[in-house]
Amino acid sequence: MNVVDKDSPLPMYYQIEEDIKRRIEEGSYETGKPIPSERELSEKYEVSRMTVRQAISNMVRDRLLYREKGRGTFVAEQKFEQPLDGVTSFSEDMKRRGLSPHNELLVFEKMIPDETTKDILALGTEEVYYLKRIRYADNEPMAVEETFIPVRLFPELEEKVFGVMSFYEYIETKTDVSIRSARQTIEAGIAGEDEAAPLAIDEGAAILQIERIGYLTNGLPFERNISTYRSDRYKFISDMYRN
Amino acid sequence: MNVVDKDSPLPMYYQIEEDIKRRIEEGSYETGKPIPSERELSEKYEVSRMTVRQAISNMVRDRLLYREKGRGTFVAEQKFEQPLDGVTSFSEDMKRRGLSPHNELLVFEKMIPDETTKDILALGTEEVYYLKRIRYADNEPMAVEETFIPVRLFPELEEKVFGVMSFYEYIETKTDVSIRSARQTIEAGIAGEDEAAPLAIDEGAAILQIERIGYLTNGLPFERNISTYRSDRYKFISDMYRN
DNA sequence: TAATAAAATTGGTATAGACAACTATATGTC
DNA sequence: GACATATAGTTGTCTATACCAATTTTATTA
Repeated sequence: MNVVDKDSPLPMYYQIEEDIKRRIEEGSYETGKPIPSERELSEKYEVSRMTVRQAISNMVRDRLLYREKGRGTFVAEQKFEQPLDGVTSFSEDMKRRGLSPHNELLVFEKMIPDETTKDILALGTEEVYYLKRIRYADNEPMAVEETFIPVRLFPELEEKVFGVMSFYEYIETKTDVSIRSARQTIEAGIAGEDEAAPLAIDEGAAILQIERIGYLTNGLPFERNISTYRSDRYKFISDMYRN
Repeated sequence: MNVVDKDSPLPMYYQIEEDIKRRIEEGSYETGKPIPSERELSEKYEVSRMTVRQAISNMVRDRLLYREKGRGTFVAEQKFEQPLDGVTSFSEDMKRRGLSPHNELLVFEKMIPDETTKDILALGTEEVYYLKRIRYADNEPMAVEETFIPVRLFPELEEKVFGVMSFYEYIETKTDVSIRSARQTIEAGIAGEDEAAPLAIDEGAAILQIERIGYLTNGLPFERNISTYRSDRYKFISDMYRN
């Protein structure tokens, strides 16, 4: 079995993960049934049992496998083809739904934030970037979005970034910080004049209002995002797991 | 340092986790700052470095710590006192918000499901329990809820269960299956006659409609739940993490 | 003083082995 | 046939060691 290459720069446990995933996909490891025991796998891949365990542990963490002491390790049902359980930007969300996102940037400026935003982002007297955008999917207006971002965290941020890439993509590729989590609050509302016009819906129609506060790995909040979606075109979908 | 007991039935890595958590809580390990290195900890607890690594790996998985190669292991900001990132029943959700839930059971019967429910729950010609309930929090109506549960999965289910405990609690204590995950779809709507009356709101008011499909560990769907919340009293809040 | 090189420190990967706890199967006994 | 018992197989826990890769700190050099 030459599936793992000891001289590869990729760690062996990673190569083993990929091989097990492949076998699950092609059906040689069936859902609900046990995969070979750790000892068998360590012989097959010619690595120590602990290395096999590391591969399996990662896959258990990702819920592809589950272990039962004394019985074996089993393939979990692959329920969610595309996982919908993470923090995503509007652009990423739309792409995942098979739609093409684009923006109309109404406002981009530095400003002193209001009290609420100041509290949420844990700011003193600092400035924030303020963006107001209309979000489109396949050229149909989908949401109106306001975003507040502390200037201190991204002093180099420029308007043109928001044309060419997702803000989240910018953070993860152009800066040395990374996104950890977000808290989202979702409520229903009725469209007033301010919402109806940009979304091309009637006043009195149902709208979905989502406030997201995003946090970096170091725990600092990096954005407050308030989005208003038209409810005839958008449903919020998410996968959750029992703790 | 006698914090870990080698003769305890609790594994040592678990005892070490608890000790590190305690130190984080009491402040001797500060958020954003590094904890002692793995080698130092292995000397301190008098265990091998791999055992310390297992403790730390679990805490990294649970997002209490994060590692940076060459720099150290750091205490993550404790953003979310009470995690809001799991699948919860209405009762659990309300208790977490500090409210007292109770039910008014309008309908409890066995029936042949409609086509949509049949597809979602992957049923043949089987029956489902059908429940319709008004959900109260602190004696105020909060939501109208319909639930479909395959009879085959819980043949012993009785009406009185829904008075005394959460359905999820029933599953986890009285049966040998366990809950794994759920997919939730959230949208905004306008209250019609059917919703306005039981929720004591006006027709035309905003409502939040949540459909939840719950899955067991073995991958089988065990419930379809359609809830209509009054939007003046209820916001859906959830924590999510970046994948 | 500033740039560079070397050393020390840290987490990342991997080995080989040991015993414990648990499950399923085969075996023997009544 | 029913029931206890041994046995083999599985994951769970832990050790002691080794080397690698990334980063920080210290020492050296220009």
